[in-house]
This record gives sequence, C-alpha cells and structure tokens, in this order.
Amino acid sequence: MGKHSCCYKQKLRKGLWSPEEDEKLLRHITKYGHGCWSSVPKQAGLQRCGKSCRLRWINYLRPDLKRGTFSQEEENLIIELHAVLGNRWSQIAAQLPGRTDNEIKNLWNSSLKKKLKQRGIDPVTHKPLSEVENGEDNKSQQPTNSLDMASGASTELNLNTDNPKPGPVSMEGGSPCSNTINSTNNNSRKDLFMDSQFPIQQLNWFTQTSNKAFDSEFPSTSMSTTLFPPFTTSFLSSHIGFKPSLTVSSDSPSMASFTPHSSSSTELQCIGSFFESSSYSWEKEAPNPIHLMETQGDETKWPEYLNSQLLMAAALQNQAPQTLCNIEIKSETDFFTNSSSNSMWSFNQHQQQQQQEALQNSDLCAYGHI
DNA sequence: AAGAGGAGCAACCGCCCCTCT
DNA sequence: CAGAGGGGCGGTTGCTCCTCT
Repeated sequence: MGKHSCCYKQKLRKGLWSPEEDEKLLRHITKYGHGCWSSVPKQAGLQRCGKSCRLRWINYLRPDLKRGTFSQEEENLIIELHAVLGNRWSQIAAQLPGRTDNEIKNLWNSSLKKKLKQRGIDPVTHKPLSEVENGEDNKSQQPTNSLDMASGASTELNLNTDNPKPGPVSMEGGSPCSNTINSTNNNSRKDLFMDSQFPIQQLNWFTQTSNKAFDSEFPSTSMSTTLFPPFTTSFLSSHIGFKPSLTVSSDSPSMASFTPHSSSSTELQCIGSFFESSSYSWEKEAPNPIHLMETQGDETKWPEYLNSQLLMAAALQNQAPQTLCNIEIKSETDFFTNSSSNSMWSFNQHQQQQQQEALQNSDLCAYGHI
C-alpha cells in the first residue's frame, strides 16, 4: 500500500507537461498503445511516472475529449447524476461523452456547488437547504444522497446488480435492469452506472419524485424531455462517448497544413505535422518551442486541435474510431473499441451532422491509419 | 497601475481494489 | 492464501488568469 514503485524513482519530472513531453507520449500511445502504464515513460522516453502519463493521456491527450465549457444540459445532467451517485466522478463522467472525471469534479467544486447553494439546494444531499438545516439533528439517520434515500425508502427502482462489470451494451429487447436497489449491497450502488445500463428515464423519474425542490429549480431540464428524447435504448449505454469537437473551424488554414504528406506519411509525420502546424501556445515551459504558426484568428489550444484532427479522421472512416490509430488501446481507452454503441452519437447528432458537413466541405484528407 | 482575492484548471497524492505470482 | 505491483479513483494542492478595488 502506498506509493507505487514508480513513484519512488528519482529525477522524475513533475508539474506541467511540456509540448515535447506531450508529443512523446502521444506518439508512443498512438503507435503502440499504452500497455502497461508503468513502462510507458521508459518506452516513450519520458522522465515521468507512469501514473502521470496515464493521467495526462486520460485528461488531456485522449482524442475523444470534448474541450470547452459545459453546456447547460451537461451541467444539469451532472447535477442529477450527482444526486444519485454522489462524488463518483468517474461514473458520472462515463455518462458524459468526452468529459473526464477530473473535468467534472473541477466543475462541480468550482461552479455547480455554488450554483446549487445559491438556489437553496444542499449540494451534498440535493435537498432544500432549509430542509437540511431543519433535519440537522436527524442527519445521522439521513442518507447522503438520493440513491441512499431511495434505498432507505425502499424505492423500487430497478437496477441491475448482477452485472458488476462493464460489458457490451445491449439494450435491445428491453432493459436488462430488472432488479431492485439493494441497500445492503454496496456493490450494487457502486456498479450502478458501471454497467452502463442504468435507465435514465428512471433516473429522471427518480430525481423528480425524490427531489421536488430540484425540479422546481430546473423545471425545464428534465432529462427525459430535454436531454433524452424517447430513446428506446438508454443514452447511458456508452461508457465513454466519442464526440468530436470541432473547436477549430474546418477552413482554418492551419488545419489544411495538417494534411499528411504524400510521401511515406507515417503516423509520426502526421503527428509531427500537427505539432508543427499547431497554434498551440506554450510560452513558459518550452525552451525550444515547436514551430508555432502565427495564430490566425482565435488562438486554439492544440489538444482541441488534436481532437478535431483525430476525430475528423475517425469520422471520415465511417465513424470507426477504433481503426483510427490502427492499434489496440486498452483499458480506459475503451472508447476506441467499445464505441460500438451508437447511442452516444444521438446525443449530439446535430452537431455531428454539422461536423460531417464540415468534413465533407473541407479538403482535409483523412490520414488513415496513423 | 498594482495588489488582493477568486475562479478555473491541471496535476499530484494517497488510498483502495484487482490481478498475478 | 498472501504479498507485490499496477490501475483507478477521489481529494487536494498549486499555478495561472481574470476581475475588482
């Protein structure tokens, strides 16, 4: 227990990542996948802890990340999910395509908590503050979140407790969730969303019935109506979404420069081309910054740009991101291989259509298997 | 214009769980 | 079965930027 072996190693860099480090990590994972994270730094030539590499990849370099501010719908969804799951950020993040647990956690701590308080809702219990204050004496007997409350109230909310592990999503033919919350089984709660088959309509129903105050605050954000049109399959069926983020316009000059060279266009060339063409602004820690283009228009962080490039390529490959890198990426990068569910695409279908159109209109060539 | 304070974000830390030997 | 090692997660910290005074 305690620190990992890799953390004992000396002379490991800490702090912010430089573009060179990002490039090394990106190249390595793009080419080989991450495999064992502890061996990634060595193989990639990084003076970093494996965990640090993993974190960097998950929170920043992963191509499916959606950068930018959270939409109102996303915020509302986070609030509703938090009401049920509490601070289980990874499970909440699993329901928000392209968002990381860290991102959501930061949003919650910096913004959403305050918003709820301003609206008179206790961010811990999701109950009205007045009610929480009045019930302070009985706090020890009160559940801390809605799910606990549900179990305590013997709410018959059907949930699957037999599938503790995430698995292929198959919502056709009816919901696999066919059981009830077992208040005595911690795993059932823990895995509530891990199985990715939690019926969001029931969640919505649940939050509606268990927290009237919340709905009074968000009367128009009922997920079943706003976020979730009547899908027969659960929106929540995808572990991690794959929502392209076109934060850089398709007619950006720099984007055109990302088109891979015709001669021996290897993945390294593509990535290198990207880095060279990126308008990524790194000023403080890059002693020898990669050649940066003059920013034309709004300055864009390169990961956003990266997202666009990788995802556009994926989109051009018939929305088959798993073939994007011609590699297998395991573990939390399941978005490459487990993105078979189309439900996530429904989430922002309109946006994607726009992106598709942008792709078709642009002359950007897919760089195929990078 | 400069300093203080707050907000937002990236990254680290410590712990837990799981798997392998 | 127990210990070691790796992956993952939630909490926390620290830095940077922005706004206000």
